[in-house]
Parts: sequence; C-alpha cells; structure tokens
Amino acid sequence: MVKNKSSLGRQKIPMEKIPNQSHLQVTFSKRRSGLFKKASELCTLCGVQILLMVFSPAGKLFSFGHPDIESIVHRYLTRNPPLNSGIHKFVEAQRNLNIHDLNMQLSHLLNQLDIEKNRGEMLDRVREVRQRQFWWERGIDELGLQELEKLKFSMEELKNNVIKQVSNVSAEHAANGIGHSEK
Amino acid sequence: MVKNKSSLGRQKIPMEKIPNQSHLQVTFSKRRSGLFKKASELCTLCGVQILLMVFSPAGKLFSFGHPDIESIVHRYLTRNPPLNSGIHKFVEAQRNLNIHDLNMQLSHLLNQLDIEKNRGEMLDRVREVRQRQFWWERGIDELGLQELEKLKFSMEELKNNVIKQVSNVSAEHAANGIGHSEK
DNA sequence: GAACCTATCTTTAGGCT
DNA sequence: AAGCCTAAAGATAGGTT
Repeated sequence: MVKNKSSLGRQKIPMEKIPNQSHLQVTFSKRRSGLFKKASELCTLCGVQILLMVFSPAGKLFSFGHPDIESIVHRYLTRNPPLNSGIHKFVEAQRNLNIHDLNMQLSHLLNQLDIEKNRGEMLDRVREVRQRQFWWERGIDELGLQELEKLKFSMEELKNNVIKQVSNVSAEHAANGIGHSEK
Repeated sequence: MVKNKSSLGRQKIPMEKIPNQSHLQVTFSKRRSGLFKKASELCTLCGVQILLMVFSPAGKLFSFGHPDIESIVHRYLTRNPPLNSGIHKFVEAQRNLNIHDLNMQLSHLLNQLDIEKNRGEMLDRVREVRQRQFWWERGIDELGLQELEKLKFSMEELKNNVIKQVSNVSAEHAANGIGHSEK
C-alpha cells in the first residue's frame, strides 16, 4: 500500500475553541487521555499528589486522583472496621469495582500477576497506616448505623459478584486459547 | 565550543520515582508546567471545565481551573441533591473512565504501593486542604439518610453496569486476539 | 466510531550558562 | 534556582480501516 500523500501527519491547529463538533469530540478524547497520562506520570516520577477533574463537553465528569491509595486502604479496612462507617466504604466499593476490573486487565498485560501476594503485602501496610485519620472519615459519623449495615452488605455482595464475573472471563479466555493461564 | 557529544538531546527515563532529589525537583517543575499547559489547552480547545491540583514534593499546592470552577463544582454536587449527590457524581466519574484510563490508574496504584513512606506526609497534606474546602467532602457531610437509600440504588445499578462491562471486555479480547499494547 | 497509522508538532532530559 | 539549547522522546491532527 502506497502512502506518499504529502498531507499526512500532524497539522498545527489554532489555540481556540474547535468549531467543528466532531473534531472537538475526537480532540477531547485524545487530549484528555494524554492529560491523564501526564498526570499519572508526574505522580510516579515525583511521588506527588494530584487531583484532576475534567468535565466533558457532554457534562460527564472524568477524574483522576492520587489519594486512591486511601481507597485501597479502605478496601482492606472493611475486614476489621474500627469506627468506620458506610460512606467511605461505599466509595471504597466503587474503587473495588474498578480495581477488580483492572486486575483483569493487568493480568492480561503482565501475564498472570500474583494479585493475592500483593494483597498480602498491602494488608500489612494498611494496618500501619490505618492508625491515622483519613480525610473523608470524619464527616461520616452522622450516618445511621442501620443504613450503613445495608450498605456494607450490598457492597460485599457487589464485590463477590464482580470477582465471580472476572473469574468467568478468565476461564473463557483460557478455553478460547487466548493464552491466559488459569489459576 | 564543541557540541558533538553523543549524549545531547532528550534521553529516556524509567517510569519510576526519580531517586536524585535535584533531578526530581527539575523534572517536577518542567512537567508540572507542561501539565498545566496541557490542561489549559484542553480548556480552550474544547471549552470544558477542569480542576487540577498538584502538591509539590515540598508540600506546596499548585492549582488550576476556572476561577469559578470550584464553586461550580460545589454547586453541582451540593445543590442538585436528587440523584446528584457527591458520591453519585464520584461513581459516575469512575464509570466514565475507559479501560485504558483504568489501566493507567491501576498501574499507578500498584506503583504507589512501593512508596508508602510518603504516605503520612501525603495524608497530612490532604487533611490540611480538607479543612479549607474539599468539594466532595462537603457533599458527604451533607448526605442524609435519604441520600443513603439512593446510593444503595445507584450501587445496584452500578453492579449491573460492571457486569456488562466485563462481558464487553471479554468480547474485545476474543476479537483482538489479545491486543492492547500499553506503552 | 473506535482503533490504527504516520508525519509532524510539542514536550522535555540533559547540559550549559 | 531559573533560563536557554538541542535533539530524542512523546503526543497528536488528520487520515484510513
């Protein structure tokens, strides 16, 4: 296939609002992705904390945040909750979903990542850190205990469902010969 | 002046925390300004709202956004109570992220697990800012019992959504053979 | 419409001032 | 530390599939 069109490649665009709506949409997707990558790289390289929120033209919210660590922490705090309550568990549940969803992806990329081992290591660190107070932990005291119990139950159920689903997907891949070794 | 050193020009650096402190400082400055530039470009090109907060290694806070962005966000989260509680928006944000974004977040999270020594410091930073204003925190504070019920409902909805997503991923993998080159 | 391609533009690592 | 310089690395506009 010949590809000698001289107009190939990136063109400079003026720094103003893109008039064409579909162009704008494409540019938004690409640049948002790039922006999030840059943010995460800055996090990694310099170990700093970042919160990034972007509202899409359609009004949807995209967010990236470094305090995600606390979310992981909270996931494991669920096992032995001290004075914790429902809301942060709920937030944690959202993270849980993504974490498991992501774990599936990662096992795909990293070729059978040993997640259980990592979890064990995380748990140790979690116990160390959980002595401190977390940022969202305070505003939660006002919530009723009964409602929190419901939330807790729903979350556990939710997590189990997701895990089950992930396992099924893994099995399917193995069966299809995709190269994903089974546990 | 001789300029034929073969080491001239940009070199690739590993995506991990920069050990050398002065290198880290320089890189942070450069990349932070680049990140803010990208953010502002995305703002102008696509006319979207962005909030970007970065804590320097020294603990100083750099922030970017429309002057009113925080008030807009705050209003969005707190004064649209029906289905737009802070938590709900937060869940939405997670849903809007695509697989690639999520993947980046996970690798980022796993990276951070090796750097817990900064955690206490980071928590302090967060707690510091939190006392002034943290958008979703207030949302949480204002959450009542009614909101909790809605949250529960949102969670059920989310569960179904995730299951659906997992199925989609499975289909993608089957179609792509395995695909998805990260970097 | 997302994923891929590629030429070109932009960012930035390293060095010097 | 802050600024400039260079060229390699990286992002992306426009096109294609």
